[in-house]
Amino acid sequence: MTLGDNRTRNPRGEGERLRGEIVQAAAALIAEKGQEAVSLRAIARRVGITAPAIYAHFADLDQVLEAVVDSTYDDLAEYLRRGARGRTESADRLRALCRAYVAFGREHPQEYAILFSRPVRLEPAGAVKAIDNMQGGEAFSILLDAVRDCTAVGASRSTQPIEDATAVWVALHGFVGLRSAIPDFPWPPADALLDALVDRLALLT
Amino acid sequence: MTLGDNRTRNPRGEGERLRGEIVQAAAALIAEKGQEAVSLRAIARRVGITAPAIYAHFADLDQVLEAVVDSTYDDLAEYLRRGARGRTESADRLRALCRAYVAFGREHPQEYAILFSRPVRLEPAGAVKAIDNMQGGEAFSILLDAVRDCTAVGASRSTQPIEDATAVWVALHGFVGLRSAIPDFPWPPADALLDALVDRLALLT
DNA sequence: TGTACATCAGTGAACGCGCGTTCACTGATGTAC
DNA sequence: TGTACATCAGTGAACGCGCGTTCACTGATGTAC
Repeated sequence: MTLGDNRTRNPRGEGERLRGEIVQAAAALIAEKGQEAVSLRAIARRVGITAPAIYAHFADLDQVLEAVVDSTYDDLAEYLRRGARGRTESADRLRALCRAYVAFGREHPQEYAILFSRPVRLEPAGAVKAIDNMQGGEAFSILLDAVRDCTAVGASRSTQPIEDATAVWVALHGFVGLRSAIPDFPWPPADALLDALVDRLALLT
Repeated sequence: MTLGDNRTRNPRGEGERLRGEIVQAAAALIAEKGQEAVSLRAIARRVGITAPAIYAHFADLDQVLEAVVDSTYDDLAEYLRRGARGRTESADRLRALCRAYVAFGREHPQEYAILFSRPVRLEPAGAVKAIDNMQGGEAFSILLDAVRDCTAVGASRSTQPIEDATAVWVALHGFVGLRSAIPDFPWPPADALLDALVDRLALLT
């Protein structure tokens, strides 16, 4: 294994560092070449280790992807926070959050896609979770709080913030997904469409 | 090749029949096991032929998937037509179409997913197409006509039917996608959410 | 009416590839005595 | 203070697998003479 080999073996007790490098490498592969390009061997090549070394940190490829998803949800939440920073007026803040959400999807289409493209479970089976325990719960909570603020100051007529925040999320997700899946569609101007979605679904006044 | 072998070789001049069988087999694999399960060899096994025989009809796997997508869009359009059949009142008809769209997505999650999960083109490059020439253009047109009908009879306040039909489509797509991607989410009742999306985005009165 | 032949609808063997996973191992480094 | 040893952080070879793709081929059948 001499592949440019900038890497030096981690000192004792710090083997955990490799875990982070593996997740980063997987995320970078997804961003650059899409989910199909990710394999244990491809990750190992990128990190500068051999494939079996990954087993010390993850049981299989799927667990690596799970970690990438967690990290990407964190990135998304941070993106939303930055997008709304400095916005004090409630409706303005909500719109800024939505623009940030869509911007994240456009700027990181492959990372965004992996958040929602894990294998479809055909058996529902799993119990419904509380929002806070969910992957993506933080991002959704940011959106929900913004909708609640709008109702509190009378900027929204919403009487069911959770339902309406969900409606907004659904629309944002659809916007991001359709836009990158069908770029050939004669899309109306993005800002106008986005404003219509948010204003109407969050019942802004 | 003796795999139960119900198949008999097509008579001369009818080799084209195999084309249809290949597309059907690929669609069935997607429906049952998801997109990852599709390969030229898997398709061939299912049809009861050998893999190289596929090359007489398709240049590669991607062209087979393209044909599956076309066929699935046709199914979706048919689903919409059936869902709206007999609905004469405009708003009622639009809502029925939207319910049918969502039902298609729920009942055929893997087929629905493949419509929009083709590799993300990183270079936009392609020219924007007219709606009628697009994949999925028929399904979208059905939706658009229903929105137009609503405005014509005063059931909608929309002044921009294309933009508003697009907004509805975006929301429906997001609904289908998120629901199957995150079944654990504490979803509000599906009907109420769907009605809110349609009524608000299509500006129904 | 009979037969040679071209064509059609595939077959079957073979290739090289990247993959996940196993296994025995190595060599540096901290620690107990 | 020196040294044996355990542990840690990986390596490297090997396996079997399914895949896409190529190539020469086969055998039934319609057609020209």
